[in-house]
Amino acid sequence: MATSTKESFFERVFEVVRQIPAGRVCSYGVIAEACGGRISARMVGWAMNASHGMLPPVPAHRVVNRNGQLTGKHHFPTPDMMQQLLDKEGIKVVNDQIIDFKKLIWIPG
DNA sequence: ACCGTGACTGGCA
DNA sequence: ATGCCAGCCACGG
Repeated sequence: MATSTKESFFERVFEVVRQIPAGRVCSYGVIAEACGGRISARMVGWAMNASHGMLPPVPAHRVVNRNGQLTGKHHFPTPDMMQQLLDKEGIKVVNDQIIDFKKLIWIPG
């Protein structure tokens, strides 16, 4: 990835995730489709795994599964960090579940 | 070049 | 309502 003649699909995913406004969340499937719809939701989660330590930082905490559940919180530096960040943005999370997720869901475009 | 793995999703029993 | 199966693409070994 050093040559960077062609950017990895990760960068594309990161860019979409960075477009998510604070106080809003997005699902993996939506991001996958926003990337061009040529990748599956699994690839998004996998890309998130590479987002750790990325600059600019990727708001992966705003990315949750289709159920609004913080499935990937275990991948953060600390499992509590994801909920703390969401709560700080005004998003209420209980039992790893986003409250009013249906209203907080944001879709590119 | 082949196989396994992965922070998901949707459909069917 | 809940649980299991299969599909999906990309990357590392």
